[in-house]
Amino acid sequence: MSSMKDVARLAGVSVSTVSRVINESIPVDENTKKKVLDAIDRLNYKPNLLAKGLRVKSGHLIGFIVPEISLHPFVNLINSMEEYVVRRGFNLILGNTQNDPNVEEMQIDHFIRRNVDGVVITRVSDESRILEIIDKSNIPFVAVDRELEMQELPSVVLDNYKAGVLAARHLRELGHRQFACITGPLNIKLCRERLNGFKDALAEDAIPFSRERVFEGDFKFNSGIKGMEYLFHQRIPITALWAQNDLMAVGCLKVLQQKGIRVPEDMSLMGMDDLEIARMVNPTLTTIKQPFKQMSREAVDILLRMRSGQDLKEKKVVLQPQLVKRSSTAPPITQPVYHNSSLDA
Amino acid sequence: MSSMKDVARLAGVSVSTVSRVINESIPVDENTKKKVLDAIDRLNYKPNLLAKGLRVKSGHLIGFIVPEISLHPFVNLINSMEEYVVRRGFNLILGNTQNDPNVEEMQIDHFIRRNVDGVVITRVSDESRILEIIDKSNIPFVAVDRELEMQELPSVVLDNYKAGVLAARHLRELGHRQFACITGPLNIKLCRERLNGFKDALAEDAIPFSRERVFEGDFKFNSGIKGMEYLFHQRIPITALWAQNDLMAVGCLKVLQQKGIRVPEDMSLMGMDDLEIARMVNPTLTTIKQPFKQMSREAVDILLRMRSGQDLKEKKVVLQPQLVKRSSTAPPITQPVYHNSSLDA
DNA sequence: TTGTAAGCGTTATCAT
DNA sequence: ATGATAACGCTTACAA
Repeated sequence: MSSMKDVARLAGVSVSTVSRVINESIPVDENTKKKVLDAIDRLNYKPNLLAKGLRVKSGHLIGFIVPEISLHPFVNLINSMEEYVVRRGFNLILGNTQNDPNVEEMQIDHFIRRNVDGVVITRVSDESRILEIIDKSNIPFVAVDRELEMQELPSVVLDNYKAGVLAARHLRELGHRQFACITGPLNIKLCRERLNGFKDALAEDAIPFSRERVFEGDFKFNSGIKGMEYLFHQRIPITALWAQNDLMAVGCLKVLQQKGIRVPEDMSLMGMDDLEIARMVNPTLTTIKQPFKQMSREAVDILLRMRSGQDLKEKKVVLQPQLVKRSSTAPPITQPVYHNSSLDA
Repeated sequence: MSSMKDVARLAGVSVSTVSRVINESIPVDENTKKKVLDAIDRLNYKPNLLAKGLRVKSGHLIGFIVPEISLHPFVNLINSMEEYVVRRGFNLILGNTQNDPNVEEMQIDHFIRRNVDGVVITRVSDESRILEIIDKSNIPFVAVDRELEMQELPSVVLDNYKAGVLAARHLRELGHRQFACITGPLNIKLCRERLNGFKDALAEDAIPFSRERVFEGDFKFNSGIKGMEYLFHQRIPITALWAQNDLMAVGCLKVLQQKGIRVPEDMSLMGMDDLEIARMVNPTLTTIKQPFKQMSREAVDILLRMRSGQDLKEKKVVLQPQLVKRSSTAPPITQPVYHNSSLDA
């Protein structure tokens, strides 16, 4: 790898001149400029990013902290985040915490030591500790997907309450009166909000919705299965079910199909996220779409705006969910599904 | 952020001493060591990785070039790659090429300028050009998943021929005699190898397998659908079908279910990869598992070994696929499924 | 065992 | 408009 020194020598100028033509920081005589450009070309010179980063205290790097990589919706976020980050001339560096606070701290540490220009973080485990770290480092942080409960860290989140409302209304308008909901972990605020939106929208229509109609899952496929089985055991009449993400909805679907309960004829089913899988299953899944691309764009924008010292218009940007109608929901045409005796066995 | 200088000052020693206790490069007096450690602790000092990387010409970074992020199997590879890379004390930097040779080149360039310690690359688009880049940079490269056709670049790949054999044998042993296969893009070597393995294993048993029993897909869900519809139109009797990845298999499944063809009773269906989705669909998918974790481990190992100047035992490590039996395959119990007239409409 | 100083490849300040 | 030079934060001969 050739360095600026090599270029300077070949062009017969000083390194500062080379630096100037590269960064266009200060006007340079057209003639010498040409010589330099020529030398750069011939040597196929590319500025070293570590040296530059060291000097200007910017690694031209955006860090992204995720609790898991291959899990949805993080894959989607990583994907769009990368796209948008490089479009802005940076690189994305990934930090998987595996839901371990210590790993999380370590990853953030690594980022800082690389002079990252900002980090977008999703799912902070031990809030206070992380916030402390964030505070003493003076690099920009933005929370995405899950906002912090305690603090006014800049964040971009979905209107999760609205998501619940959309789900409930859609089902209600179809004519359903007997609902259930499988949630994510209820210690996560966004899950409670989704549930609240769901409940409130039912209440608008004076539809009763009791505690035993809620199953607390963990956003994974298996808890869709667990939740569905729980609901059967409760012997609660249900014609419409909302799972707070697509993965769990697919879990429900599987149980329903195994029991020979038809979707949507016997039971309407909704998910949330609009993952690719929602279009792959049979029937295709009605769901609530999250605007992942837009979330990434906003997050990166906020970071870069903070970095350049600009004030943020809003510390918290909240994006709107969107109903996507597919074939897993329909008006109720049969009696509600009660307990299926095969389960007692 | 405090620097080594701060630590040195606080501990009353020189920076070199600090460096020594940190890197344990040269023995340091127990007493001064303690003082240094103390100062480090009090200042919460962490070495800057850019400075270090600049000096020792190692960014403590492994680059990973992928053609797409959220697509399988790259998600899986990214996941395990990240895990293994940080375990070895490095960070993973991601480069998404979006299947664009220019972007690919640009990403590699960025990596090099960051003094990456190595890059693992999957799916090289314009071979000759990339190889040139690799050649003149003297950083280690390893190809994963897809090997290069022309060159002896170190690579870790699956025994794809074997995968085809495993699929065919499993189906054959179940008693099937009438097969079809939906492949990935046949300009990709690995797809041809899978197909060859499949064919050869059928030939062992003198089972005829003609050209029209093959549909060339593109590894995406939709081409599973396309492939299945193609096969129906061909009016070829089939009782067993192998799709060269799970995504396409799920596409097939969807068409089959829509047509009321039962899996596995009327048709046995196999995929490949063993993605999570294989366990999520109904029936669960029999598939050929790829050892993603092991691939990542091997790739990173090779990189690190090359970096430290060690010779590689083999330039090419090939890993074994594994049959995973689930519920989408069974002995043929009915007449082969012919053309379904609903399709002509 | 410890310190001094040069150097990694940049950018930025100050002269010229 | 251009060139020396110091500095970014670290490692590593070389001296002491």
